Amino acid sequence: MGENDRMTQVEKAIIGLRGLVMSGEFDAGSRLPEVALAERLGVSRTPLRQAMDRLVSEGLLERIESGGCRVASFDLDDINDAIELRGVIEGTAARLAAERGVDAEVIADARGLLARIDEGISGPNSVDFDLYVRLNARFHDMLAQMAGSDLIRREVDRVCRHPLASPNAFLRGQEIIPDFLASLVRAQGQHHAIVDAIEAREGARAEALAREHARLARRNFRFLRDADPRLATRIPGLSLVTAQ
Amino acid sequence: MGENDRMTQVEKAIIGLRGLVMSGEFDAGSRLPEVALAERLGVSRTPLRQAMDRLVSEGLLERIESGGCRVASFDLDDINDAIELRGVIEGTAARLAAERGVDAEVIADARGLLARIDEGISGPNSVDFDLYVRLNARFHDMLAQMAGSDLIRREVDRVCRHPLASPNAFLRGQEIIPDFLASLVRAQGQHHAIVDAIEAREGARAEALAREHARLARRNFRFLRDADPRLATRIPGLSLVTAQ
DNA sequence: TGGTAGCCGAATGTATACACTGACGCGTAG
DNA sequence: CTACGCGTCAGTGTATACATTCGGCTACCA
Repeated sequence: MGENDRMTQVEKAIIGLRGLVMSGEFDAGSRLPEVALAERLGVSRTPLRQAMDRLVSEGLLERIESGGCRVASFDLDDINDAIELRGVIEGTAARLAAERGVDAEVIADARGLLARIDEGISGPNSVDFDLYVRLNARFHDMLAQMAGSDLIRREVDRVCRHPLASPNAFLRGQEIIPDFLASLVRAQGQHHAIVDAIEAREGARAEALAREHARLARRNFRFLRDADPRLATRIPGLSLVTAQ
Repeated sequence: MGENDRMTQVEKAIIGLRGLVMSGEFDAGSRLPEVALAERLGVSRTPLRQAMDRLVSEGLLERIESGGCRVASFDLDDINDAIELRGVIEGTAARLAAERGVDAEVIADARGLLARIDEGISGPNSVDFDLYVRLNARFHDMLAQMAGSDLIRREVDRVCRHPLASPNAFLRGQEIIPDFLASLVRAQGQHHAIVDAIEAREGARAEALAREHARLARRNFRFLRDADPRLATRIPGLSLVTAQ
């Protein structure tokens, strides 16, 4: 990986540790040993501890009073709250974008992006899943910026990074769900509606739509959870979910 | 300071650095020298850098691409956005509390707290300002917990810690405003209404009230800004505000 | 005289060494 | 046999030492 050279040790530790925790390498609630982890990630303890601070603020780890960190565990309520929060924050971004207005060019960009998603999911019968995931993430990024506020953009990014509430969380693996394509179509319909509302300066509608849009994540999660227990070890983050 | 013994070096650095920055010791946009700061705060560079990470995530500092941190600067839009965000988050806490319901005991506690505030501001003619500030903070803490979600509570705490959007930000110094007491009375009226709405399970109303309640901070800030430029050096955080 | 290249210094990012606290185990006494 | 106390040690929190990079200054050339 050539771009590893430009990656600082802290980023390396953040990405590596996040990947390890999400993959279920450590049981939920287990304490993370710093020295062993540092060696495993190929960094020293200093950047590793910075990475741990970061993951604590993301909610993926919890600090232990007596020292150190443990892997967080989530129940259904936690996930629903995180999804609710994302809906609220993205809803605010959409509302502010509508109220404050955005350049026609930005609207056009968003429409272009949505057109590409339309193509992707209305193909013959095989959906380019990775493409959808990538474009979906980009759409939510665009939404974050449309309010024209750095603070709002940062906050949207934050809640979208939440391991169990990101727009693409639990999207991989959905292939097994029968009407999974219908779910994508529905989500995409909401994307269009949100952009419409922003363009029409309908703040309340944009906010409500974005909130409801986040709710799809609940369905996705429940489907996946009920589908097959064996998936828990294959879907990133699913191993951190406790049985209510 | 007896409890300084139990305070970790990182907390010491966080509190000290936050105080230094808020006091206007450093100009907005100026780079923070680590070695000098560490010596001044009586800690080593390691906990100081952790504190800087924390203040970056709080928005008080900004990371510089080439390395190090600088003091953030805020214009009116930044402050309005931060206040808006707090209103949205606190509004969500209020709405969820109403929708999910809270124990009668908690409602009673909140009422008791509000009664103490009522006493404080309806006294003869002198208002116990520090008392109001403290009880106001406690009320917002209680609100954060009422949703019954750790995630929501943490997020409310986060946005309330934002230097320029906290419920008590720019409250000190308001004594000079003629109808400042009227402003407190109005805020207190909203406190009561929020609790009423939560008790009555009126989620939408609770949310709207909490949002509007945050808007009072805008007025407070504008009053203070227009009042007397000399105050800038005495009100914590005001020195970080640029002239639009 | 202005601009550029190269070097030097300072300050950050990282690694490592040290200190101290909390936990586990072993031994002894009741 | 159990319970309490002490000692050891693993592991975190903190300090310091090292390396690397960025910025600034000077000197030289056009």
